[in-house]
Amino acid sequence: MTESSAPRVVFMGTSDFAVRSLQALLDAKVPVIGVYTQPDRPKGRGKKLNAPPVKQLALERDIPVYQPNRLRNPEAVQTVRDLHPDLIVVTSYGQILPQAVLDIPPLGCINVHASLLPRYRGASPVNQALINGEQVTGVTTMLMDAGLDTGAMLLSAELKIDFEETAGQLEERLAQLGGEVLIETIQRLQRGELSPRPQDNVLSSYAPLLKKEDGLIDWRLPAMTLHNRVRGLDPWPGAFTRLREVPLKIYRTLPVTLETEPEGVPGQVLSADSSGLCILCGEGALLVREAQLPGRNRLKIGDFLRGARIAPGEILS
RNA sequence: CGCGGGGUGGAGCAGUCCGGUAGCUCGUCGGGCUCAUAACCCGAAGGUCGAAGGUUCAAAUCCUUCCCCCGCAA
Repeated sequence: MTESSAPRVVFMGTSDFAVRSLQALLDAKVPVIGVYTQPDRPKGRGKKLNAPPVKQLALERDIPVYQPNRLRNPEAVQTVRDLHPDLIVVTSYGQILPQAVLDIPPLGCINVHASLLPRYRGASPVNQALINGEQVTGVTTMLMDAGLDTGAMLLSAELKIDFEETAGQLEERLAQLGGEVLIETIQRLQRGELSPRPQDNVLSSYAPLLKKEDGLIDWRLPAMTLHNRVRGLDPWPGAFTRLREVPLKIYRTLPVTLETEPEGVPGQVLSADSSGLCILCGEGALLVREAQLPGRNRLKIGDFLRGARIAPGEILS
């Protein structure tokens, strides 16, 4: 894109996912005249104030950064207006854009969302798609309206999900794809090639923000369900069970089909060796290949067992 | 000053409260057994116990400071 034809863009985003879209804009030489991101917040172990990833990239590129606590505030809205953007690009920003902001750019506000809309609207589309055992997902760009991820769709692209893929890995791939689709969306929108398609609300679903408790494993569920859950919550918030009264995080599972009906209760350890910790589920068994105790590192199961000494028969809850 | 756990041969851990020979399960190397093996038996190498200072006849262990890792919380 040339300087003269490219729209002046204000970017709004916060997470690592958003960074890839910002990066794509910069790589495509789209003039980004301002970046909005969430305020620095106390994060991590100390109480250290941490800058969002998007802010870090913006600062490197000498792009003005704005971090209003509430974009709804009239003065924050006015600040956006004063930038006179042709287009606003939003992705995982963390704040709802008020109508007053949506109305500012003549070309509208484009959102990059990590799902095939209208499915998985909301905060955790990647995790939820995996938890539900989807085999295909994707990214969608849309023209934003006042609703939550309800705007008319512009472009989308699909991605096949690997059976062992984790949310972290999938999100990384979707972020990359999102950047590409974003650029194509902007280019074709400018040429008038795109006609927004309204979402069919009947087909829509919603992926709410994940909570820590969502990670608790219920061993009475089928192994396949748990496998999808474990990878859908990896790396955050992580799936966990309890071993001898302490939380035990589990990662990297595989569902196992049992030939014979085993004796025991769900959560019982059937076998424990370097190939994995095989746990009886409501249906089938789950082979756990990585585990982590509080205060300890995440370990491959062989290493883990050397210290933890788990024998068949032990019960996880 | 958010709360808490941890750093011990290559890996994962015990030992620390109550100072006194560096331990366990593995891995590695050598040998043995075996048709064979990731199995089994015998043996060996490999450690400034995160760093610095202090207390002590003596410190992995007690005191002080610092560095790094992780769980909770977000």
